[in-house]
Amino acid sequence: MPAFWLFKSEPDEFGIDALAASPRGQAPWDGIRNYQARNYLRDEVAEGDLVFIYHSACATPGVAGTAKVTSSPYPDPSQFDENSPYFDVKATADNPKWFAVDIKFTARFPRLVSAKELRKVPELTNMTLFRQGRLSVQPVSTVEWETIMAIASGK
DNA sequence: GCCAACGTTGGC
DNA sequence: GCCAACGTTGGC
Repeated sequence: MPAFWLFKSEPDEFGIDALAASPRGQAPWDGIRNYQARNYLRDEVAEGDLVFIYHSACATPGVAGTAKVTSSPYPDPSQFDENSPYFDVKATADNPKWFAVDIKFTARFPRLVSAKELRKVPELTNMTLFRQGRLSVQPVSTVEWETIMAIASGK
């Protein structure tokens, strides 16, 4: 039984379109530098899980589409790369601090489902998205997943 | 661009 | 280990 997640990104950096345009629709989800998000990514996200791609810090924040996790968690290579903005001097190969997974594009919603709209839906008022800001990897319940999928498909 | 919320850093 | 200062996120 796959678990459900919501991954936040800024569409100017790496949004649903960039994912869809990646080779085979697949790309690493890296650069996560928040401990709580890291813990989810390292300890709970698993191959086969399903993910909402959420666009933040943009004109209309909201859920843009879906992706599937196609790898187990692995040490984020950018933490070792001095030229990367995600370089972390304290991370070592023996003791990596940050993790990534690969994800594969599955769908772009016919329209972006805005956070404003979702906030009004009774089934979603307790979503982590609305209870805790600044968390770029967060769990989504089965009910929340199905509710958002139904809204995205026009029901 | 503003600014509230909140995570992180660093002096003590 | 406290907590003030600082930096970042993210909606508006």
